[in-house]
Amino acid sequence: MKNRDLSRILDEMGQMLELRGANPFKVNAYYRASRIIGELKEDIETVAAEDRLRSISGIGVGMAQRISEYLETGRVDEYETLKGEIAPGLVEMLAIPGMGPRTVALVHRELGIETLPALEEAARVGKLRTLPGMGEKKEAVILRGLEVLSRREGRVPLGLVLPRIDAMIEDLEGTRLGKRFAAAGSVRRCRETVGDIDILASSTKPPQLVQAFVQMPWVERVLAAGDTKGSVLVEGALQVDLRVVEARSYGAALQYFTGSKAHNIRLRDIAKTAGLKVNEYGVFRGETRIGGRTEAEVYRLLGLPLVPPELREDRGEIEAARDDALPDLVEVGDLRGDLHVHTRWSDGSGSVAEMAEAARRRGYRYLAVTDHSRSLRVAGGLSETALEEQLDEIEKVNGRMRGFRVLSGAEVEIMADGRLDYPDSLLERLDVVVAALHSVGRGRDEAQVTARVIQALENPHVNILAHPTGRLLGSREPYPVNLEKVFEVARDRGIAVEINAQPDRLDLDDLGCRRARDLGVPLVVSSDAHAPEQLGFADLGVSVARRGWLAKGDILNTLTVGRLMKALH
DNA sequence: GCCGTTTTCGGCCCGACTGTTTTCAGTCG
Repeated sequence: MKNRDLSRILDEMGQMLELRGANPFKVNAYYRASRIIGELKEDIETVAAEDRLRSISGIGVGMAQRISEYLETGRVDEYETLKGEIAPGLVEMLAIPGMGPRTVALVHRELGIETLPALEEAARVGKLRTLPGMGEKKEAVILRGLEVLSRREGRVPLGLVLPRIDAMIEDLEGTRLGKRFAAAGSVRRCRETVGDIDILASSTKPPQLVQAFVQMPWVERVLAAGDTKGSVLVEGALQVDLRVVEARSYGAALQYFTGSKAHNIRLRDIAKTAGLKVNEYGVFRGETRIGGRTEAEVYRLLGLPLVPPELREDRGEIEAARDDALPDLVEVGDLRGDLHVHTRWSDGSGSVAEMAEAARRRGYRYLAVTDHSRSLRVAGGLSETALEEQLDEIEKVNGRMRGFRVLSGAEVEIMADGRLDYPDSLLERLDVVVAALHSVGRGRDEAQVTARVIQALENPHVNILAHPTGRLLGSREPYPVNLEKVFEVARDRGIAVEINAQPDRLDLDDLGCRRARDLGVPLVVSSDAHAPEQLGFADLGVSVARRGWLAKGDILNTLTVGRLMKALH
């Protein structure tokens, strides 16, 4: 897949053109094309080979030519030319909060600054303030920006920030200066990682609420504090923005600040065509406000049904909404069980009974206990004998529970040769066999890893493929594996692919879900819980499924246990 | 650079905040 490479090249071209002061709309066309290709479900090479590049909205003559050039020659001439003319340090400077293309061009042109250290030095000795339009404060902003940049860890997994957001909102509610509060932005869209946190509030005293916000004990630094908006950094250099509006604008503001930017641009375009204007204060015809109290009203005035936040990425949801063809997305309450959890038999912290009881409290009707197999020693993998003993315990627990079933299972290692870590004679006694790859040897290429996974899927006892790419957010790239081929085998053999809901996995991801669904692969949402309270991770998995346009019918663990077993076997 | 059942040319989302300003440019989301 060259999608990522191309996406990066076009993004860099956009940045370099921006530094050159190119037409902003042209610059935006590059950013847009970069995003579209980065999110493309298909292999760009396939699309190009079938001469379908131009059918992608946002890819015109120029972009198609550059894409073809890259696929044919491995390089884009214009990109190489730009790189030869623009110092790489200038592109890096664009990432500094407070530094935009104009400022970067200015310091380069007037002072010959081309690197981050040179920029820092010039700011420290007070050289920047000599430039037109710059002063002492701007120097401080840049020094601060440099520091933030060096501290910033990048995007944080959604699952890790959600509890912190809840706590922050609780503190804001405690001030009694606002009525309604909600997280907006990528948090509300449930993106797998978030770069900052947007909180929206309705209030009759906006400036007071902003002041209270920037004085919260968890605020490390105040970036901005106006009448209706405040920006702060909290621990870990995470930025939190608060926007405050009147109650009558709450829906419009929630819509606006939920984004995504690309989705909103499309909406405004529709509004404009209809002779309306949409902003964070409402929907307007001329000067007259015609709505904005609720989000549904905003969409309705544009002739659209309410688009679920998880879909607002300009990935076809606008068209689907227009055609009244939005998917009926799966909901957390649709799950009837969990098919991948661990107990203290391996590396979990709860007993079989404790996990089952926690599952029942969540409203589930079944739970598959899938401890690690013998080879995964670091995780306390079960020997054959231990697994047989566990089967006895599961039977006992089942004997005590009414209206709930504990399914026997195992998360079985896929060995280097593609065989599974237990003999078939043992696997066939289990209700649920989850096949998993935990490490691929150094230097394995895509063909090798793909063959290994497919070999495992050929085993007649496998029901589910766990965390299919092995990626760990922020720490491990996906294995080199051809998902397309894996999906085809899974579909043909009726094997479900897992959406692993561990906050740092979320594997499959949203785009993978959508591709799997298109190909007809059954899916499951699994918490991979290692403790009773971790069953709740499944909520995150449902968010991923929703972002992947999945309906209840696409997810097997929304079925009753009887139907589930039929579907799995 | 992209796009078009009003357009193949002339548009392209829109407002808050800051800093350096005498009315606005740059940045951000």
